[in-house]
Amino acid sequence: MIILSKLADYGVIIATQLATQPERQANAATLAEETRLPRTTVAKLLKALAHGGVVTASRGASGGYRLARPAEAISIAEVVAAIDGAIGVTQCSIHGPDCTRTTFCSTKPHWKRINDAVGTALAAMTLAEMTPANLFAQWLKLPPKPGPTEGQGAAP
Amino acid sequence: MIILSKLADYGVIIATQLATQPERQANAATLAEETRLPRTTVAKLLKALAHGGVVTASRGASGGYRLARPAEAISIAEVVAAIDGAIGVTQCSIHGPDCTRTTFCSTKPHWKRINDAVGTALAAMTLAEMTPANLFAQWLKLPPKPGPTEGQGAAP
DNA sequence: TTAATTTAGGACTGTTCCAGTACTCAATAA
DNA sequence: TTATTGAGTACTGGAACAGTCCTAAATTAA
Repeated sequence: MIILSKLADYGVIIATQLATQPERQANAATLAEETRLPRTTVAKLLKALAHGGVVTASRGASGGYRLARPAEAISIAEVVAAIDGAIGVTQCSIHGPDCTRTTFCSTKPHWKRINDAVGTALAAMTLAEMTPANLFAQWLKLPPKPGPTEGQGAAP
Repeated sequence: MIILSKLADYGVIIATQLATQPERQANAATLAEETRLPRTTVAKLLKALAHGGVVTASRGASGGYRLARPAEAISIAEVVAAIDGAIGVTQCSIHGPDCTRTTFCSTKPHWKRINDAVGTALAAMTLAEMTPANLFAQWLKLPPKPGPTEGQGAAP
């Protein structure tokens, strides 16, 4: 089983790409090239990320996107939620009262614990930790380092 | 976003149902009735659970299924894995080398941490803890209790 | 003022995957 | 031998997902 959708995965890659050069304003086409992802898809995802408050957009010529906050202050959970919606383990974790079997289903109350664990795991990692600049630091188990580095990106 | 597929959710419900009366041998039709799930689907799931070593089957007249091990020794992760396959956060968590962008994708190495956290969360909860008998205990934050109780089951 | 650039916000489409069903074969008990 | 029940496989309808396209709005530059 795969937890994240392709698009959510892409979303993290795009956001990470933005995190490598936080000052820069990049447009959809540029980000698509850098991440080797389809242009139209990248454009679509950036809209979703903007909607979710992960990035800010400026329109018009020489417009583009940049992170809405410092990379250290943006969690993977936020990025994923902006694209795939709120995280829930089961159907009833999300639309709880809709489940007609609520009264005699014994498993429901227990999912919350698992739900929280997954949410915590995604919330614990920030975009800053995802950047290549922190790859080596990660290896050494050093604390994450904010600074920007040169370009990178992309996945399956 | 929803993490577990409907079928995996159902699988947990069925396994939990079996856990309420570990000694009993129940067939697919009976379990379907008790859980209010479609017969054919329950039959399909039980096959998958048997394949995954969660339940044991005996064929023939008066055959049926029962848990392969005590409910306290079966984790939710096992049940889910039997139905949805191994847990992975992204595509590359599962078929790693297939990803053509491996060489320049900076996010890949980081998914493992999240992956492990999710796996741990699912592995930490056992079937025994899912049974209605432990609902009240859970409420009181008591340690899980093994014993069987009367029938229950089902969900969305 | 006009033209070019870029995001916003839809609608649309093709494909894939998922849930559910049906059918045949093998094993067991009476 | 026969009825019952699981094993295994193949099939189908529908929903969700990934990806595309088009038009409108905002901004900049000429």
